[in-house]
Amino acid sequence: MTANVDDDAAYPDPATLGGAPARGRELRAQGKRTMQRLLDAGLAVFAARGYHSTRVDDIVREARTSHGTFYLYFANKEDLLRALAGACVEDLEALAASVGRLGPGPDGEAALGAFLGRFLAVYRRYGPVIRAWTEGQVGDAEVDRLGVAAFTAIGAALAGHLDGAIEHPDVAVMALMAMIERFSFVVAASRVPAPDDVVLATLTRVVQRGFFAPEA
Amino acid sequence: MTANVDDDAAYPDPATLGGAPARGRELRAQGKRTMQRLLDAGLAVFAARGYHSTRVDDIVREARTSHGTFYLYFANKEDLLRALAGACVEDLEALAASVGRLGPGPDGEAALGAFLGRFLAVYRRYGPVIRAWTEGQVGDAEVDRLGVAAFTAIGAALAGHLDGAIEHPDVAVMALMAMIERFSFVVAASRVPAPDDVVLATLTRVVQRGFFAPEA
Amino acid sequence: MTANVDDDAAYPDPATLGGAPARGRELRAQGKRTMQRLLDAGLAVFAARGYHSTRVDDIVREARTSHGTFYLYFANKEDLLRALAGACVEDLEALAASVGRLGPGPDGEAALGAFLGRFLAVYRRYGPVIRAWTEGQVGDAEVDRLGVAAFTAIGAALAGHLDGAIEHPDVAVMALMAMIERFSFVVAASRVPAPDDVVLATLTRVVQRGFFAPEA
Amino acid sequence: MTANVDDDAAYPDPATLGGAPARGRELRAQGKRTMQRLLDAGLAVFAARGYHSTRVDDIVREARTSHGTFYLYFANKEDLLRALAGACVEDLEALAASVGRLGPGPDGEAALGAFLGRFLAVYRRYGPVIRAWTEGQVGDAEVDRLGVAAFTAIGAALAGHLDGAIEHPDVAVMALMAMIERFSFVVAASRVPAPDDVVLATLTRVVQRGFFAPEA
DNA sequence: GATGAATGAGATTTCATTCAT
DNA sequence: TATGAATGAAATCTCATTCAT
Repeated sequence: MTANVDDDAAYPDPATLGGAPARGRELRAQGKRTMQRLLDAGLAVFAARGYHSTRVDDIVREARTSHGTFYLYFANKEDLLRALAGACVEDLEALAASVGRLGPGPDGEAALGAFLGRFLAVYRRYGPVIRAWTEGQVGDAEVDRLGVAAFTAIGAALAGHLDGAIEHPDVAVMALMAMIERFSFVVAASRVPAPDDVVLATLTRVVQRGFFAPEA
Repeated sequence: MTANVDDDAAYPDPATLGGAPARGRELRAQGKRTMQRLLDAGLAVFAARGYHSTRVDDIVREARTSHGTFYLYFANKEDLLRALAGACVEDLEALAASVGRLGPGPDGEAALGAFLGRFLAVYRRYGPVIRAWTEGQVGDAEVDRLGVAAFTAIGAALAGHLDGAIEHPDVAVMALMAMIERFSFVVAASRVPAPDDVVLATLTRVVQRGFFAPEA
Repeated sequence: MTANVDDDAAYPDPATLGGAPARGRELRAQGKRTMQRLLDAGLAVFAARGYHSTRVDDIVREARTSHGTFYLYFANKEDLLRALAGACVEDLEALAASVGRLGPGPDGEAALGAFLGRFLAVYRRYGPVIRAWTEGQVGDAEVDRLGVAAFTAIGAALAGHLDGAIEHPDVAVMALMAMIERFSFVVAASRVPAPDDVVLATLTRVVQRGFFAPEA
Repeated sequence: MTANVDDDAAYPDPATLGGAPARGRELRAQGKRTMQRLLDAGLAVFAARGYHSTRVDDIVREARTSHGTFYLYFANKEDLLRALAGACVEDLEALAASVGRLGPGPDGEAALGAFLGRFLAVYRRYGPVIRAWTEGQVGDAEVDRLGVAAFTAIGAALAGHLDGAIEHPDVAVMALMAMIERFSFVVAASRVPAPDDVVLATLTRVVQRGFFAPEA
């Protein structure tokens, strides 16, 4: 199973990922489409304005629907975030499962590069959701739990491969995750003036040196 | 000159750092004290609740004053952030100026450790301001400009010392800044379960390996 | 086409005359009714308390609706005034177009009397709007523009008929407009202790003498 | 006694015209100067922004003094208006007393022109006060009383000379006063694009024709 | 299923007035 | 006599949520 980063990809079954109000109802084709539009719109607007500054009004305008309709599918803005977080977590867990044989040498670096590339792809899709998590200002326990679980899974997948010379792998992994997540944000926001392959190669290089290759 | 990270330290002259309304008036001792209280309260509440979730009401309650008084010194919440950003920039520029002889070897690593320690101290004081910047959701051009300037200064100070083997130092420096900034956030939020010296030593270690020491 | 001065008359299409927020949406029957209520309420309260002293709260109370609803249709009090000004201008332009053959003699005086009567009727409906204009303290360019345009149209319609012996018809017309407007205010405020027909006849008489009839 | 329209002229004795708080105290030289400054500032700001839109803050800024000082001399903004109104009334009553022999013929017209010129001068000085009266939105009984008295005096002075052919001199006088007052406003606001002598001659001409000269 | 309309609680902001120095 | 500081009531405006059609 590979991380789903296809832009057109449908979200998982709304029956599980939809917001609270929708979970209790049967959704027909039209309903599913409307829900999709709202999820997509949420992602788009969160990306543009940030989770906090986004108003329900922005979302429904983007989705070309009405306030009434929004509350037919989600209990509130947080509920929409929760649904998106669920979808994101699926991708992140697939990503964690796909971590290859990291370690010293060209093969290890190649595996690292592949992982980082996939992470960036997920970030490009779900950046605002991840940010809302990591900035920890959402205040919803369920959302937080999802985030912690996903990041713990990835952290664990990486920790096992760290260079043995590093004394505190748990701390080092947190630094590594911090770099990956934050740098992805900067890259996704197009603030790095270099082509994607250069960016990725450079990131791979310094991560390999710092965390996986033995020192001189 | 060293970075000012003393918690009790006075802010620079309110005549330059105060909010718009205060800049037009001369302030007596009492007025300066009140302004201080508001700046301190802003920092404290931004830290606790995040910039976006903070209400002016929270700030004046923390500062034990009234709404009316707040608007005597600042045009609005953003104006207060702007004043804090100005103070933060001063610290960051002092920090940039204080970067020692980074490079391979124990001396270089010691200089790096000292720098990272000072950065963390600044972050502990001005974290919420820095986050508001880097998350780029404030929407105030002046605030953005200040942030970009400060981070560029630090980035430039670091870039000169990077290991020559790194092909794209400008990109690498962005990754480095991303790690430092974001990891400081995690540490300042006490989410890293290890004592400060261990945290700092570990961060220093992996940064030294990744960016300043030659590879095996 | 005659000036619309009927108290129960509907306003023109809200799509063009409504406030900024309403212009962006399609309005159903209920929405149009609410908007009407707000326009009527605005006119009534402006008349009773004056534009400046009117609070949005007064208007929504008069219209039996809520603050939230007000801002659904108008951006603010000024925006409501703008909408009313638009409606008023329509009446004033119709009035300008309806000016008859003014001039010396009984026929001319009759035409003048008819015009003044219609002007007074418009004033009775839109007095507060016209006052807000002429007192020039609103500070909204669009409102000012509307007022100037309307008054210029009427002034031009009158200027063509002035007695040729008057040396500076453009200045004289401004004096005439000043008298008509201001006297209408006094009359509409019921400060003239005489029946309407006497008031109108007297005004017509002195205007006829001063501006349209040849001197002895 | 002639109307006082000198711009630098002192107001009458503050002991009688000052605001409520000042009336109870002895004013020394410095106090009188401060009060002058406040009265002048009030007039200037009322003229620029209108009575209603003026804040006490505007006045004290213009007068280069403080809020505290303002309330040392006046109970509130209305009290300041009242003081100005008192001064204005003195000028208007002098004006009423100075009305010459109006009537048909060149002598009458000359007397009328002189009167109108003096009225315009008073308006130029006290325009905002007069407007506050006539717009009747101040809500202070004392101020209203003063205004009514002054205008009644002038009206009475004019009424006695009206052309006998006018059937309702009381109504006609109100129309005349309306024209004079309102046209003065337009002229004082520099909205009439003609030199002062032309403006005055034109106004005199049409008033003479309409109210004082016999018809053809 | 969908939508426009309405609401009201709460946040922001203004400003006349009082107070302490 | 003068002033900067402080206050709080009231006004403006926003927006998540509910409702009627």
